[in-house]
Amino acid sequence: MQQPIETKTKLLDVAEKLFAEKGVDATSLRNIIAEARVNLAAIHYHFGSKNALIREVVARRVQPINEERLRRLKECENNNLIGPELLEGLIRAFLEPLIRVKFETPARVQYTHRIVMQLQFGTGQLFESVFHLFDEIIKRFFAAFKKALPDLSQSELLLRFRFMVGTIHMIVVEPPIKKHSMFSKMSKLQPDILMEQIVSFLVAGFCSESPKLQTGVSKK
Amino acid sequence: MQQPIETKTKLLDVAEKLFAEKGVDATSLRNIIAEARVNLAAIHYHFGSKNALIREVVARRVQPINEERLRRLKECENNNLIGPELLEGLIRAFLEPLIRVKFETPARVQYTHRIVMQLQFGTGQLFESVFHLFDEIIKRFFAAFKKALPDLSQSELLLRFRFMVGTIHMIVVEPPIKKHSMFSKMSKLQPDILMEQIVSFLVAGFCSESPKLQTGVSKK
DNA sequence: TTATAATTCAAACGTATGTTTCAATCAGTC
DNA sequence: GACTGATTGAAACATACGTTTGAATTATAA
Repeated sequence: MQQPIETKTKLLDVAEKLFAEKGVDATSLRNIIAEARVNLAAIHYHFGSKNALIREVVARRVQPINEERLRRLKECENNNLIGPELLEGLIRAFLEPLIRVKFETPARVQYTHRIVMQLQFGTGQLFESVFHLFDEIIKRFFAAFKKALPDLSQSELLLRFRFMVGTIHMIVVEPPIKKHSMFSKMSKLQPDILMEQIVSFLVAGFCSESPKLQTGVSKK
Repeated sequence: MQQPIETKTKLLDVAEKLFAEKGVDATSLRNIIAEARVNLAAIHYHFGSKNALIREVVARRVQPINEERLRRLKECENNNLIGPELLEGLIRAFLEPLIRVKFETPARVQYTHRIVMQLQFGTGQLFESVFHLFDEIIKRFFAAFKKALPDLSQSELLLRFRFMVGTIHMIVVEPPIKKHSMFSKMSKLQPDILMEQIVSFLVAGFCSESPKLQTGVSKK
């Protein structure tokens, strides 16, 4: 009757939505199969376990974005930019694939990002099995940032790179509190405007003078 | 034998630790009472429910920090600073109470922050009951930032304020992945060095020129 | 010491969870 | 049309959960 693929896709779609809305832990397999209108055993047949389902839900969205990021990174490197222009290019290469997908399919990206955040700040167990999806991206981009900002120490750059990731989190994930003005929806903003705002903020931050007391990691 | 307070405090301490390490949802009341070496009913006797316990765990840590923030904010306002100096003062008033506590009692702050993040990115249900802890702080600081940066539009400032919050998340919460260099422990850094790095990054970001295509929210 | 309240205890409540089982049904091939 | 493997179905598995109960124990004070 239904194609076999439909069940699997339907499960991924519904799981993605419920994981994000109710929380990964708070979403039971029975919640998922009820909304997907399939049998309970289908989950274990197609994925093997709840954890495997979580992994597939995330990987399905993250991989295409990261492929695009790598493509854009190589584009940057081929253009032989230097200094601030390279920096801005790198930031755009890292951000735009994400932002673009966010505005094409707002729910999906937000869902995935929210799930990743849950894993990151939750158990740490499951997160490790998802983290490898970002492994190469982080390494490659960090190396590129190093070339763009050769005067920053390793630890300084590490810190600022991390600041960037934190900033991105706040854009992609819609807040659960609607009332508060501070948490008004990002999706109301036009993507290009939002993009320019972030880039402006981050470029300035990355280029800011490093404070007097250098060194970074010293003291042991 | 034991003072009655000890049980309640012990429960808060253990719950705080386990919620952060294993995740709020993944931590059962039986996990808590086992490590706290008290009876299962003690939780409902002292707190009423698991959700009430979660709320008290968070409130215990957040309230003192926010009181200190407000104190520092008033100090700023009394000094009649303007422009960039006011901005930097505000950022410090917002950050330093948190950073200081983090380095005095690293585990505690990280735990709490991690729990808040779980609530924020999880259900959204529980988060609402915890969010009011930050309500006044956000309102007051946002108004102050507005005075420091009068040329920014409301939506621009909102965005940058949010960027700041995202940046802070990345400092306070230790990552679950130890291996990766990018996620090396923040606590290895001296607090004052870390503080200067953040301030430098954020001041520059806040002061960055606003991109060409102004307006912010338009298009409907 | 005795009355009173606060606290702890062991046990059970009902419900929900992820997973497994195995028969029933489907699709495609000879 | 019958055989084969892939998929679905209904039911049960064992376990864990948050919560409640009521008796036992402790502390407080008259």
